[in-house]
Amino acid sequence: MDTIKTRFAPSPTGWLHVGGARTALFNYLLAKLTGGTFLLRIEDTDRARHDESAVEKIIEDLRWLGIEWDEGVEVGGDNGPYRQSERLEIYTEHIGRLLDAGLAYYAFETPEELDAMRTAARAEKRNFRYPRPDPLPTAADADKARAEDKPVVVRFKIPKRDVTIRDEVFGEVTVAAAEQDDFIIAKDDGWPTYHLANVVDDALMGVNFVCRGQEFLSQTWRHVLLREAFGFAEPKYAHLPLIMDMAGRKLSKRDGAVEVHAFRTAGYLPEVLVNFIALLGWNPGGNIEQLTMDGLRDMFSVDRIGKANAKFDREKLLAFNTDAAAAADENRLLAGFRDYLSLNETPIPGDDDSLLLHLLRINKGFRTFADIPAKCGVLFAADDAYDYDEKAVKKVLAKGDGSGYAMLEHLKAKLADCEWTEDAIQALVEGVCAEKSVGMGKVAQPIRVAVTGTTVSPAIYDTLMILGREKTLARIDRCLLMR
RNA sequence: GAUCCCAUCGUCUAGCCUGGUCCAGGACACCGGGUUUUCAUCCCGGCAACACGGGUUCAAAUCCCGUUGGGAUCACCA
Repeated sequence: MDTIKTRFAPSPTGWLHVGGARTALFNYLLAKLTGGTFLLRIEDTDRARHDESAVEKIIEDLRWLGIEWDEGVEVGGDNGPYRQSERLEIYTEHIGRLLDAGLAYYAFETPEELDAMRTAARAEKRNFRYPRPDPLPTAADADKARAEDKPVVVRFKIPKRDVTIRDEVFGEVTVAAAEQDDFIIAKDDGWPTYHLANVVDDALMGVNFVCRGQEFLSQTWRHVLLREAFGFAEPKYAHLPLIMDMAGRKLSKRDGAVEVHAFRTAGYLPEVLVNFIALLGWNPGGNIEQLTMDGLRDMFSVDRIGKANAKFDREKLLAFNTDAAAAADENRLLAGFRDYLSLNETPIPGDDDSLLLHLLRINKGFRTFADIPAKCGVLFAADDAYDYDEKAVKKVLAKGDGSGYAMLEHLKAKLADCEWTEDAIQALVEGVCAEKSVGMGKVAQPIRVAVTGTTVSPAIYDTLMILGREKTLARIDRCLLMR
């Protein structure tokens, strides 16, 4: 076949959803597989739900993920405009063509009337199918209806025959003629419905491979029929199994972040998210799991897309991120960390690369970037602005006869005239261990609790080095005063 | 409700098309143990699945039928 041209055609309603991200990714991969073209089109024909800022958000998210399009919004191309809101004349012309050819007709029911018809059908245990009037309303009827302030829509006149879709993933799927009805292609406000706009644009833009969520599979017959009516060539279809939450329900916001942007804000690496969503419904076979975008471009293939719905396992995503962060080089991590800090309010100064690099090094083993401020943020707070965790104080300092406090006093004196280098502090701490014949925990923990208020922080030498002598001593004093 | 789709460890899945190499492999999670000054990391070990019922066959996770379960669609939303 010709080179593949795919598209991602989101409706701008908010940040990019992980499901949408996967659709975009697969389309991108499909195109790249054969040196084809990947196109980005915005489907904003619904003025009511339109959210202008969402276009920016989706673009930002796609770019963050590293999914670049060759044609479409912002990058341009020969088949624009790439926003459906700017293509009204094209749709109007196409709808007119069907009307003229007797392949579509006007209808005047109000939504309430349609609702009533559906309810009635249901009451009679009948499936509702829009009853095609005979004779069909004419243009004059439409004018009259408009004059009477009645809604005017255009419905497609289906040919009433079975439609078989050849899907690259699901195989042949047939929709019987009896299951179809004359669906709306132009709304009362003159704008086309999704089905019409989508089919017209795909054809005009040369899209020859349609890859999208499975929820569209049972509606694809409309597209097939529409294309036929216009004389457009059929594209290949590949429908993707759905992404569900851990309970097997449709992935929704209530069980956590579902937006790409939320994962970005939470401190995940984009290549990890890409790797993870690629594995939702697809896999390279064998035991390979960790894949870069380049690896995906090499290994992706339609025939390895599965049919069963996938569940979005956040735990596994976290594990992926942990592994990737451990394997990534420092520059990559630095860029990611800076991005994370720019999106979040933390006490960590985001403009000092050497500090950031240092934090990255001493926090090796972190799971997401969010772990770093969680563990080190307190080191950048004011000396009197952090809280002491009651349990930590009790366990490490106050327990028994207060030996923790005694240790702290002892350490404070030594720290006061210790040379402030990692080696010196280490020697000091180890010296105290030997002197008192106790383990590291007995020495390091009292300091940690004193200077951070918690039992958790980077290695004690690293912690004290970041703090510096002055702040360390000030914090120990504050802690001692609270005894 | 109607129509269509799907079905391997708790989860993502490999294997299924081209039956035997699978008393089903990997990863995450979980459990146990170890390393580590704390947390995280890391290391070792373990638990755990072919939805059910019928066929076909010398042989079925793999092929066929049915049942059950889950999902999607039936909008002037996309």
